[in-house]
Amino acid sequence: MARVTARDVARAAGVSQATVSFVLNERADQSISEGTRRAVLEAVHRLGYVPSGAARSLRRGRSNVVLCLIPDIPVSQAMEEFRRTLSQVLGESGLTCVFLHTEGGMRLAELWPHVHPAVVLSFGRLDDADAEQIRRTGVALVDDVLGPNGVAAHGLDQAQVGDLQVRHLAARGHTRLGYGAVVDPREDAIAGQRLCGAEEACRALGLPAPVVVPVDYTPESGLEAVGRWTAAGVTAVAAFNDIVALALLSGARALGLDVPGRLAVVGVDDLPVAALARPALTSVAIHATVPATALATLILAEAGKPAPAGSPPGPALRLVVRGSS
Amino acid sequence: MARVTARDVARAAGVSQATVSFVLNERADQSISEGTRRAVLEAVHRLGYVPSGAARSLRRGRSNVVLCLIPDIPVSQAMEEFRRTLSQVLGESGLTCVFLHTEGGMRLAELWPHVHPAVVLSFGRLDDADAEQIRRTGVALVDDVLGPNGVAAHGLDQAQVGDLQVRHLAARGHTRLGYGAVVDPREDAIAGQRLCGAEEACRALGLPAPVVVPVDYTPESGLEAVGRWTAAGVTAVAAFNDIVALALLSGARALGLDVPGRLAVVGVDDLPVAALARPALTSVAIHATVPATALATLILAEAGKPAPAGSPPGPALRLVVRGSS
DNA sequence: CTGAAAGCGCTTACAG
DNA sequence: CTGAAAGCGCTTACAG
Repeated sequence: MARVTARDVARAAGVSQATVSFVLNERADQSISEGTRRAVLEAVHRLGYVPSGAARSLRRGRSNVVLCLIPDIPVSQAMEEFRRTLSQVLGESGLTCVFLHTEGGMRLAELWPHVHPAVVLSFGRLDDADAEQIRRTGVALVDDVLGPNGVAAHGLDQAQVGDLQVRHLAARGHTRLGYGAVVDPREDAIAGQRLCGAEEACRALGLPAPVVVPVDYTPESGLEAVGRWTAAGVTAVAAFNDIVALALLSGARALGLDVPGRLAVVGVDDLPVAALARPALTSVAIHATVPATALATLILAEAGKPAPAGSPPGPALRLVVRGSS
Repeated sequence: MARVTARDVARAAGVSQATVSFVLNERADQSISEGTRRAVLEAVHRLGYVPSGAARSLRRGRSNVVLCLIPDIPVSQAMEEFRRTLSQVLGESGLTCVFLHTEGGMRLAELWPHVHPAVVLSFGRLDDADAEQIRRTGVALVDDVLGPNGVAAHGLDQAQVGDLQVRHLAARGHTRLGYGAVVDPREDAIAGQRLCGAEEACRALGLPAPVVVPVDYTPESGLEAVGRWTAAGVTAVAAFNDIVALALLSGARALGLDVPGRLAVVGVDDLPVAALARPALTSVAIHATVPATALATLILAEAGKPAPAGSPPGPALRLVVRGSS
């Protein structure tokens, strides 16, 4: 069966193809009578007409696709929530959010001109050359979404995570703090910011800088880290995330060190397992819908679309206090 | 700056536009001299020419996009690995793998004709009406990728997961088994298959059917489930995934029940936290690259492309035995 | 191999 | 409002 085109709709509605286009694009500069409008929409519905994205993109020189470039970053519930919210908010404004995994030798320069995206959204940091090339063709680019620069605009400063952890521990009376950093280099973009936030908070509170120890997700690593902190007189640790925190709990258990009596621990992400640990893990929960909505609003502005009617987002972070601190 | 087109390349290389197209599409039915071929490729490179996806799609009536429809399923490392592998293998064969989140009122009927995909890949189960409509236009459709039907073709039968768990516990001498099912309805597609595999394995081994108890990710739920199993004489439990398993460990701990002495537990996913639990959790690790590569091969066949040169994938599942069983 | 041309389905000036 | 037409950039018969 042949594809239904605007021509077919025009014929069925007894109008010209131009009128169909005007109605479908809701062009304010054309005066279309209500009757005509309804006839067109009725024909569209009856025939099951869907405009060809390819033809429209070709003609306009630009699609309604938001091309989201995802580097090799670890999965997380927060990131997934971020993507879904972004998809939904942009989708409601007529932009199709498309995710592309960019590792594995994909050449960016060969990709984006092929797609004619309305906006390119890079979760990682783009090559300067790539970024320059994209901008030069007038395609809106939001670079380094997860990085420290675009941060304020997106409603979630990862530094706030570290800040929140440190202030919580300080409020509990701890003065000598540790920071459980992560080894995985794929986390670097976010990890650096969280640590900065923790260090800055210590400074602001007049505490010595936290003793930073890298931890991977093994019991041995947790054990070693806890040993180093106790030797340094550290009584409380902010961990990069819940898994690091759980490795620390494992280490403390192996050393027979009471948590939170001898060592308090606070994680990030509030994973389901946080509540299952012993002691249950205090954690910073991230509501990714907040920065995602903020970012979507920014993108809509870049694309020249009206802002979404979204409800006002609440706070992006929430401290969930449990037994480990 | 205006876009570089095939016309520009033709002029620069001193050939016709048709020749440019022939060279770029490597058409075997045209005899192109090596010199001409090189001249064209050189001009392409020099001008930074990238074919317009929109124009090509419009002309061909079909793009090189594989439209992957993702319903609201929980994140997991395995699923992420699945997506990345799929993207990479298909990408190497010239298909662009694009992921779309389909919850939130997105109307599928309005989407796919817009995109002109080469293949539609639905991770969830499609409406019969939608599926029929897609197939009718001749667009290749792989439906219900995560479901039980397409399974064999994709190299990973989720039932094997349950089977592996049960056989491991039986080999440890357990005869009265429990199954820790999950409450989250978003897991239903996969959960049903794993449970079936466990039940089938029990049958094959001549054991009574496992006592199925639903568990959510809370300590209370784990506690209650363990209580019910001990009352029923169950000595070993296969859990839907590691989080359920950790909830069970938490319940056993609360009841003072020795693991694995009084209750053996085996999870699925081999999350990093599995090794951090106490006792460390036995788990089934899933290598999603295996089914992803199989699926990619299937898609390439549907799209009429040659199979990838990929290395032969190993086994999709591996049992990681730790202290909990 | 070349060159000229059609046509994919749309949007958009343009003359009426 | 309508109708006829151009043109986005490509692929593909077609005649040479």
